Amino acid sequence: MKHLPHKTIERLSQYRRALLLCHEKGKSHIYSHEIAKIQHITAVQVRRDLMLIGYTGTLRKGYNVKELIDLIGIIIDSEDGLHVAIIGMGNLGRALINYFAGKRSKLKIVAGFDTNPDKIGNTMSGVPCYSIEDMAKIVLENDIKIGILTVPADHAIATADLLVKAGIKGILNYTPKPVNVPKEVYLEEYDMITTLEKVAFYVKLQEMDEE
Amino acid sequence: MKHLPHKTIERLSQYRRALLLCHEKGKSHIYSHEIAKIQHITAVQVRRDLMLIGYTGTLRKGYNVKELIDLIGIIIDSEDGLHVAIIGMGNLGRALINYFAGKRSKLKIVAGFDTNPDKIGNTMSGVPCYSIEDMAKIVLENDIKIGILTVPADHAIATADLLVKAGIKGILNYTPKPVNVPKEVYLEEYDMITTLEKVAFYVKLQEMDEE
DNA sequence: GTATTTTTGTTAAAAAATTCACATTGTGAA
DNA sequence: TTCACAATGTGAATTTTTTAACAAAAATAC
Ligand SMILES: NC(=O)c1ccc[n+]([C@@H]2O[C@H](COP(=O)([O-])OP(=O)(O)OC[C@H]3O[C@@H](n4cnc5c(N)ncnc54)[C@H](O)[C@@H]3O)[C@@H](O)[C@H]2O)c1
Ligand SMILES: NC(=O)c1ccc[n+]([C@@H]2O[C@H](COP(=O)([O-])OP(=O)(O)OC[C@H]3O[C@@H](n4cnc5c(N)ncnc54)[C@H](O)[C@@H]3O)[C@@H](O)[C@H]2O)c1
Repeated sequence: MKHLPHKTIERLSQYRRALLLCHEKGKSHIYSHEIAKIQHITAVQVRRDLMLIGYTGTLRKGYNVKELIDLIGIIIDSEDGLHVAIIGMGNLGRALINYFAGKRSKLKIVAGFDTNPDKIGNTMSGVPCYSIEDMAKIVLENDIKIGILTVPADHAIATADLLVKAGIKGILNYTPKPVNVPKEVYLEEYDMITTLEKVAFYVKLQEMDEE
Repeated sequence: MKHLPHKTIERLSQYRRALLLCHEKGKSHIYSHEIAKIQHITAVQVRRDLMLIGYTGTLRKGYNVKELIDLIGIIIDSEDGLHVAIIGMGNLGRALINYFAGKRSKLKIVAGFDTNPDKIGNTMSGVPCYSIEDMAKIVLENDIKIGILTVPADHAIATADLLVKAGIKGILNYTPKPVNVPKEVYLEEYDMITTLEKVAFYVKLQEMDEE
């Protein structure tokens, strides 16, 4: 397998999420068009993605749910799991910790960081909150590879720099301030307002078309 | 202007966010490569996007920040603004309301919905919380066009159906359960775990390459 | 046992998005 | 003035992503 498209990676994660639900419900096989329906895409798209990862279904029976879950895991997960930290234990940081807690996954939130002395030293949903001062040390000790940035926007850039200095390998930035990282650090930025504005644009477009 | 690419719409929103900051700082003009730097894309990409919306900069001086902000507004915003509701006033719902509060924008969160009697009747950051039972009425009365779904995953599908019945035009689904809507309703789904798994994949890839 | 249906896997085509390459031109320096 | 530079704007080329089309084969129907 040479090189998976970006979009395929995202979809594989989504397929797995859907497949896990099917598996829980006791479904042993699934057709490409069933997966497609759930994800609002086409069956060809699904088959193409699975082709790219080299998975072969059974003709007329579809794909083996369990096998496919496992294969997707082999492709996208790190074998030994991967440690994650949240920087900024405010509304969004807490919400995320809460959301992740309990999700058994190769990704584990093992630390939070904050500057607020009232938060430092406590744990939230089992995740200890450390002082930002100790970041380098904690990142090293816990082999943390990914940081989720949920500090106030004005501290985003400085905090991203700290993360890079601490040796983090990937950053997921939820603040609305784009940050800069060296090219060996993988960066993903997401702003909810952008998404909402996109929805709004297409709603407006549709209304204009109706006229 | 015939038809803007999906990606261009997202970037326009991001450009505007960056431009607003520049404007606040008193910067009157900006070059395509400056915008590009902020957004981690190429200058050609920026120029192409602006070409598509028909904006023309000044040679050697760049783009007029104020003018461009206004033009992007004309393209992506609805003239009279657009009302938004949050369904599920839990961790994430509250965090979002908090985040949006005060952002002056054409998009305004005007209502929240919940099933918890302790929450119904209160306001959060100025947004009143209504019973989900009253959704149809409130949506109509307040001309709400977009719903942000932040209910527990198991209620996502039923709640999306309610929104559609209430006459909503766009849904932004933050739950990990894909929902179904008729084709005249614009749907955008986002799962933070997918994004995190994507970051993790590329981190893993980089580590493998290093070996 | 043959035909029909249904589903996979894949090659080829199309569409969408990005980048290249470069003509154009305003600005400032020599 | 003339030259070199630095920026925009865009047609063409390239790359990426999606979709169409269809052969192959298993299951089912008759
Ligand atoms: N709330 C949302 O739904 C939402 C959505 C999208 C983006 N965001 C963005 O996410 C960020 C956080 O939002 P929030 O609502 O959680 O804000 P918040 O104010 O509730 O939380 C911020 C936290 O960061 C801590 N902090 C401050 N400075 C810090 C520093 N230098 N290092 C580490 N921690 C620091 C604060 O003590 C606080 O606990 C903001 O940038 C916001 O724009 C929020
Ligand atoms: N917390 C996060 O960071 C996060 C991130 C991504 C996605 N999500 C998803 O967002 C959703 C909400 O997460 P949360 O952490 O805010 O959960 P939460 O339990 O804190 O909040 C859910 C809220 O929805 C209300 N509710 C329950 N049933 C309802 C119904 N039928 N109609 C309306 N309201 C109802 C509850 O009373 C509660 O206030 C979940 O689906 C979760 O998976 C959360």
